[in-house]
Amino acid sequence: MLQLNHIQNNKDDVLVRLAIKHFDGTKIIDDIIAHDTDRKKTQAELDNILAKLNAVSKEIGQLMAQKKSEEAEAKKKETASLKEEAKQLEEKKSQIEKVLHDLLVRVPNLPHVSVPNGRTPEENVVVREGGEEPKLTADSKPHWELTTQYNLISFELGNKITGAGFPVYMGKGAKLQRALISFFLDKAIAAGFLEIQPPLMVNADSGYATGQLPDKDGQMYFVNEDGYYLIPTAEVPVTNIYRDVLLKEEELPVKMCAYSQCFRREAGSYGKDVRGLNRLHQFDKVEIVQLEHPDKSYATLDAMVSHVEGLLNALGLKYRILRLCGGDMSFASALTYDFEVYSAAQKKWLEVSSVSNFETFQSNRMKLRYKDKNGKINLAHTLNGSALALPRIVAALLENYQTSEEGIRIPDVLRPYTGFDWIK
RNA sequence: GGAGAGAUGGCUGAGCGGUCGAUAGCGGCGGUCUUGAAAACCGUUGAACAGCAAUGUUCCAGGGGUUCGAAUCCCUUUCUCUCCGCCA
Repeated sequence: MLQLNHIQNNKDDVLVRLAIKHFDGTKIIDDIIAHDTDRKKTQAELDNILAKLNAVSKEIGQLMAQKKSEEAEAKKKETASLKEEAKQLEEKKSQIEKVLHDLLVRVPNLPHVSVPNGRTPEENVVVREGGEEPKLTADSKPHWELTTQYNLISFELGNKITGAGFPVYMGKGAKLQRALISFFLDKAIAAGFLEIQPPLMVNADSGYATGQLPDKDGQMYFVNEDGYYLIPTAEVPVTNIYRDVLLKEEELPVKMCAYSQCFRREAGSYGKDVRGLNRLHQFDKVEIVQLEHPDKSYATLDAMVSHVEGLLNALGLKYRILRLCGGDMSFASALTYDFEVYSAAQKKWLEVSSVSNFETFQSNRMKLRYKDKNGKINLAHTLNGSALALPRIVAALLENYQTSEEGIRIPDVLRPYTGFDWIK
């Protein structure tokens, strides 16, 4: 959520920046400014009335104490009209505030100045590439054939038990999942992130705080009975640990990591890139979350990018890092780097991580603040990134490490976790 | 699921219709003393909105009500604790 003062004082700049995200803010920003001005005016009027009312009440109290009950009764009559006025102003104020909030919550975050202009994924900017493309034999297969051949994953069983997009992992396929999760968590912990095991369902307040609601309503699974949402990412519960928290400056940065299953309805994306592990409704991910001082958040973003890059290097995958253009960025983000790994058998890039700085967008919604050395209270910055999401990593590992005779090789760094060197 | 008790500032905990944004202790910050530290002593110490400021308004779990006036009374929701039941 953007800060009202910032909108009031930088209207033109806000509109220009929103346009980079292809969001036409002309009408809604004017609306917000008008409502905010009205809010202030109403608040001032109400404060005035209440001040009078408080003064009269105090007088009555004093008169009563002096046993001058007749004078007190006379004073009481004075309050009637004031009370009526106050009531009306209060109703007006809460009405304005409700409208204002509903408007504010629909405005996306402003992109950072370095965000490239562009509308489609093709216009994202490649920051750098790394890793080697494997040399596969002519008979190499896509992962959805390998998983069947080696009995690692059954998409059919998932279909039977639940529906499309809920695979069943078996044997070495299941073990590989656990190995990756442990490997990613250990790396995050070694980098100073505190491991968290969060709830997999959150309430609406949490959904609003990190920006999934109301923007992504309909993309999350909803548990009707209790009004809970299945988390689309551990970012939601983990960041919300610090909802309504006032930190001391020296407590920053806060670094947390979490493994969780993630649930996404992916409504509207049927038919495209959904084969095998490419797009699932339930998947595993290790997430890193960081709360940071505003002056340091972009250095921290770079550090988080390096951390993710280190994981891909360790796994020996060919990857590239993209700076997302305005049109491809998420609602809440100010700057996002996407990581893609190259799937040699599918001959395409698969997105495996997204690392973003949200600046104060989330912290403003969730009142996550810190008190600086001068006692002044400021909003902290929030950042998060996948480190990493499993399914497409698994897809790339299976495809890129396949051989024609011996089976699929396990990268060296994972062998202590899997307990086996080959999938045969 | 049933029965009872409770929710107050960073923490503990008083207040139970008016001068209460709230007593006290701990913690935090500043100071005196000290070579330094501890102890002791003194001072200070919640947040939001409006305002250059003075100041005003609001907040004692959330929402509603009674009253000239509510942390205090009533209703309601949520959560916590104790006991019973059920159960991984």
